[in-house]
Amino acid sequence: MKNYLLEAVRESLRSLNYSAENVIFDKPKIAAHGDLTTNVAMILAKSVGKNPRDVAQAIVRNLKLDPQRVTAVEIAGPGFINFRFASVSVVEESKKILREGMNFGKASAVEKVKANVEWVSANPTGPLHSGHGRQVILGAAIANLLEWAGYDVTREYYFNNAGNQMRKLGESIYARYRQLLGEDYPFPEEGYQGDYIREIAKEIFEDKGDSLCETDPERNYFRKRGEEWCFASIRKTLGRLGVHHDVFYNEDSLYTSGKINEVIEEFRKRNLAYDHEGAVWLRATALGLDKDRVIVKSTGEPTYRLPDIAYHREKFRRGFDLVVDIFGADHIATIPDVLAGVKALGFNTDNVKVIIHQMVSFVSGDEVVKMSKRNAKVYTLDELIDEVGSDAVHYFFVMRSANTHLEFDIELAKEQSEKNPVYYLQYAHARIASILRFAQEQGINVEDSALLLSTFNSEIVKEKEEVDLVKLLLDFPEIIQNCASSYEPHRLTTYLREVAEAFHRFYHEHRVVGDNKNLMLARLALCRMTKTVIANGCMILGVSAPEKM
RNA sequence: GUGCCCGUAGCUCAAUUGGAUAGAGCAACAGCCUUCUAAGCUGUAGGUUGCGCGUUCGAUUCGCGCCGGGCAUACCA
Repeated sequence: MKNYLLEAVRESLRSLNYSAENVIFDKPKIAAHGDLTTNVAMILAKSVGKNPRDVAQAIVRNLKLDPQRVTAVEIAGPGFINFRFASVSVVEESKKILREGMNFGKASAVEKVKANVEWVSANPTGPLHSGHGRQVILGAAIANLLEWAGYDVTREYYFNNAGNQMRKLGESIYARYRQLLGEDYPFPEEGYQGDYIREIAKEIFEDKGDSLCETDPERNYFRKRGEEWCFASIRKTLGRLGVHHDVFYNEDSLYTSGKINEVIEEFRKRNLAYDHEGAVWLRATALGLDKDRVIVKSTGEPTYRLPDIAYHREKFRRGFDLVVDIFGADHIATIPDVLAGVKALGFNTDNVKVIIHQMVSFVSGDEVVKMSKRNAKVYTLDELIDEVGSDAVHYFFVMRSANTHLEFDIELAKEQSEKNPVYYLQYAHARIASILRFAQEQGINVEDSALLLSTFNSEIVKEKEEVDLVKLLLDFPEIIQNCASSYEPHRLTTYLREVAEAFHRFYHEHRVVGDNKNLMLARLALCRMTKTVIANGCMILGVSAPEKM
């Protein structure tokens, strides 16, 4: 419908010798303003030298529209041109939802753009904590959205199992191990405080007894066991949330393959790296940043910047056209250096999209849930899932814009009642399933969508609640596109809420299963279409769409 | 100090990427179950969009300056 209007308006503009480039249609906020609106007249007014309403007049006069499809064209306000659609043609269009089913909303990209989405990327030094949840969920939703929008998506997890953090992990476990043997062994400063360290130590003790007290000065074994334990924990948690990655990219491979040294040499060649006080520095000031940065410490170990730059360069070399990084706001400092570095190596960083999400705070009703890193009692993501369930975790973490601080109300998420927004959506789906079951019991075949399609008479669908619902359902593909291009999955939750609302209203006003067979079949078709949209949307968000509640 | 994010109804947040009369949920108040799921529906009330300039036909949205909150400013990641 939009394309139809776009062509018609462009045709009109061309006949007037106006530029036909900037024609954009929006859905008016207010229903009284019609189904679609365009502001071309106001955009053109200045260059044409006429007032916007006159321009609009001219455009409308030259419009050739099929009155079977568009029932009204009005000029309103400062110069908007509003269009109203014939409900029959809208309903007719909605048949594609039945035809496409679980693919409705998916873009049919001819040539797929290769995208890499990297997220979570927590090093294996402990279980995921509840604050990680936002990134876990957000990244998964964005990856799904991009896929639906037609990208060929690789989901990636980048990790480092060497270096400072892992050394601390090994030392921490070792200390707990010695303590387990009854010794008064000092716990390292800045060590990992969590109870899981004791657990790992205990497992090691059970396997190896006290044999490792003196034989492992580097704590290599402890580190390795710690890594295995933590990774198993992380992957298990991700699995519980239905989140999966295609590639686990080990930073270590950048060293063994010589990529790290390659990058340093590249920088040196371009006079972007120099030695100073035993360290290697990146001449970031030459790249427009405020200060130079150490990339290799005087100890010989690189700082995170160097491998990050090498890693991002590899992403481009691996052929990704779009590189999406998802970071928490606390890691924001890494970004400018890395981007500048990659750019200096000759890659187009316009194709890197960095999503930064703000921090999460947890409340339980009125009570603030404290989560200090010093404190041994971190609130793990697993505990959060135990408490509120996977669906609520998904929905709550994704329902707010990433760049606003998120308040997660555990009590609300846990509540099995109408207060909880997850249920509102799921309830609509379950309710539809129930209606379809009921119809099936009455001997109507609701499973066969081809049959439903053939018996669907779009002229029967006239009620306001029906037509409103159908119009909303037809927005779904565009919503997906918008959410994907803005990397904002929270807009999908807003939309799905509206769909659920429109359905509940329809349900309340109109009986589906009844004596009028044609009407019933049409309404059953509406139910199926609504169910499809909600299910597809939930799939993207990682929320289940239950048949029963 | 500097950089990034935020400030919208009592609370938590939206707002179609600059559009027309700023919307939802929760909380409050008043209604609706003999019928396919009341985890639902309908209505009422609630606002100087932190403050002030500016940009233009038009600003919650863009720019500048204040005020307030968060994060970051490492030879940690």
